[in-house]
Amino acid sequence: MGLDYHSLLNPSQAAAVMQIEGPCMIIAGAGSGKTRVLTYRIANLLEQGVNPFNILALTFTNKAAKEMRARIEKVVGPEAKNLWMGTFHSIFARILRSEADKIGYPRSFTIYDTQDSKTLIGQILKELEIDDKLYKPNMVLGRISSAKNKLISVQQYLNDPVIRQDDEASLRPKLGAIYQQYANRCFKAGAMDFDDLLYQTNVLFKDHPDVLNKYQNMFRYVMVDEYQDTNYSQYLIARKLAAKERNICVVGDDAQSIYAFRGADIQNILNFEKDYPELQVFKLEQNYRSTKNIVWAANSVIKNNQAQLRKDVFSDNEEGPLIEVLKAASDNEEGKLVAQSIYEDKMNQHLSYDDFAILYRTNAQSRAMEESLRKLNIKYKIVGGLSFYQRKEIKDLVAYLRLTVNPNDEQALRRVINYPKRGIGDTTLAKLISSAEETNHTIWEVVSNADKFLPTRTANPIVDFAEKIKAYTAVAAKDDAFEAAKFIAKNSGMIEELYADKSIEGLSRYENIQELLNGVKAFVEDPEREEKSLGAFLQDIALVTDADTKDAQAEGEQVTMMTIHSAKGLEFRNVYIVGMEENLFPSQMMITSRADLEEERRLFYVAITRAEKKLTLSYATSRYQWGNLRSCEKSRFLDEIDPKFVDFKYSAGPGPDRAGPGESPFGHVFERRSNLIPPTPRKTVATKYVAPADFKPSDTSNLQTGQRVEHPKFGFGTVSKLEDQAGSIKAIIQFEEVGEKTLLLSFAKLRIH
DNA sequence: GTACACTAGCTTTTT
DNA sequence: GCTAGTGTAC
Repeated sequence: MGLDYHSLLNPSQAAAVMQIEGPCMIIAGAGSGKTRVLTYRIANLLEQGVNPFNILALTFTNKAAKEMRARIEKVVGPEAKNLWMGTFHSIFARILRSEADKIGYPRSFTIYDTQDSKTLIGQILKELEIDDKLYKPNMVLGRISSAKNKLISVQQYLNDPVIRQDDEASLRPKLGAIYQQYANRCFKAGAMDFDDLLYQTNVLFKDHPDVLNKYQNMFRYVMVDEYQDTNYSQYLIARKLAAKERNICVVGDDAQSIYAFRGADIQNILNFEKDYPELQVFKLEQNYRSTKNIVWAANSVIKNNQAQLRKDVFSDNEEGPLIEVLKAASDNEEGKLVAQSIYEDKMNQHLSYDDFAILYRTNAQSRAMEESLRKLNIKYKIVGGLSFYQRKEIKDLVAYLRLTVNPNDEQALRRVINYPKRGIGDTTLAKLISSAEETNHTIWEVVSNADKFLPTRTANPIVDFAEKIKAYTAVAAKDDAFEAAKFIAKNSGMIEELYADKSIEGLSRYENIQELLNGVKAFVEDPEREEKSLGAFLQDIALVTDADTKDAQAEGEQVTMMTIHSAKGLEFRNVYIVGMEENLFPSQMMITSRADLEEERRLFYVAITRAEKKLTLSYATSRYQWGNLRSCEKSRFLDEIDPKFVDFKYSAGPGPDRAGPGESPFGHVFERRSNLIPPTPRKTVATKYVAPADFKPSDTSNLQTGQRVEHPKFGFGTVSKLEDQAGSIKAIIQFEEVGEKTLLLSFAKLRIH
């Protein structure tokens, strides 16, 4: 009972779906039904009798993979579960896990997140006594990352005269040495960073042709989504896997390439034809998503870029309303205008909050929006941003789990060796590390044999700690991830420690731990998981951002907020792009070169084309940045949209808005309509209390609750509670200026009034 | 060794 | 306005 693709798809879509054998490139404009084509193409493969195990589909986000699998399942049924579908990182992490020993890694290797990598670089800089002002960890990691993405090994890096000149010219000749040390330390710790997952896959395929051969036979059909965002490392993996059967199909849109900062090379899509001369190309140019006005506006913007493939995206939808531009006096007012607009549109047009999305360039912009939405009681969810897994307490427990699975994991060890406190301080840790260096052991080897390296008194707590971890490893070996995690959370003392903290934050930390354990439980109970070990769980969460997890528990209708980068591939009825200001969007770090500016413009193009019916852009003429009020100019991108498609809301007012030369940006802000609130001043910290010169602490041994006291730093306050804790008395005092503080009476200098 | 207060630097964007 | 990292007091 085959599907009639010609009735489901337009001619070019159908042609792409019917083409199965040989290389194929689909250039898919925004909103042109790309996912639809991919879905049906896979359905068609299955229908033609291809085994789902032989199909590999690579995406960029977990979300995209999940969504596509769900859509395929709707068409072909449960067979879809057997497809190899996922992000580059997750698919090859999985493969590396089963082949790790061939390249010298343990199967239980750890995946370092960006924070782990940065911390490690910081440590290396310290050890090598390198100035971290000149060698900023961020910058160093960026350099290492881009080397790996170009498959430049440590040896090649050190030997390449061009790289050397480059680094010397930038006065950073030690980058090669740092790269070497970094790679070394990761390897010793049995850890791979994000880039390693791709880099080491390449190493594996290069050094072990038999392994490559195995996967070439397995993945007879390879598909890559968002091909414009692949870097060299990813490109080579795809090319190698497809080398035998040459059944490779890539889908992309050069106009939506927004990950050059991560090494994505737009040339991969532009040069695809050179690798596969017999290539068939399909162009999808009809946009089904957006109104004419939105598509025209987007086209008028992207026209300003030089490096583009020719493509004419058009829409047969209604013309729709013009693109609205809102101007606000401050970031707070911008939030207010957007929130009001959302509220009005929802009411007037009977929409759901799910129909709305607010997009911004940087995560930091979400705060002002959040405040305004809350004031109008509009429910919202934030995608991305501070992930659940980045919270301290979660990282702590995860560090225990990581250490259990891979005791060599240096970053995890450092994190919990003294948490909860067990008397292993910095000096002891430093000794452990230097012993490990000198004797060429891993830190774990030194830790688990601490009595051989350190005097008994300092060694004791370390030996105890090592015993604990060994016990955890034993539990994890025989139980599933949930049982193991539960045991570890309890036995490590973390649960107890967090439970004891009765403050609001303490409570939420405790709940977060419960939440993580629930997550482990769900993982273990998921019938589709073959492997339920702790190691499998850790691998899973290392690559899952909360963009995917949060989504599942969406309660009721809510406005979605996220960065433009995370919005790629999504669509919403009404979209707000906020912060349309110079130095913010385009970002000031991006306006130095033409190529960078073009990437920002593509980003703007992506943002515009998320909207189906209505698009609103907004900017503020002043904005808080790092706690200071800064004045802002409107973005050049606003002027790049053909004015035919734009309704500049504010220009209906008392006159054109353009600030004349020399005119203060505040000049017209305050002459604006009086019902608009000028920038609300941030709460300033109460005038600083200064202790009188004659301050003499009183004897506090008989202090009572309710008494009024004075503290040399915090000023005046009232004792609200006294707690006896192991002989020392804690006083909880409500200070008038700084709020509640908990002080130890034996230390606090207090004057009773 | 620990607890706390102070400061410097920071913000692109994500797997 | 935040936070991670450093300095200081006990």
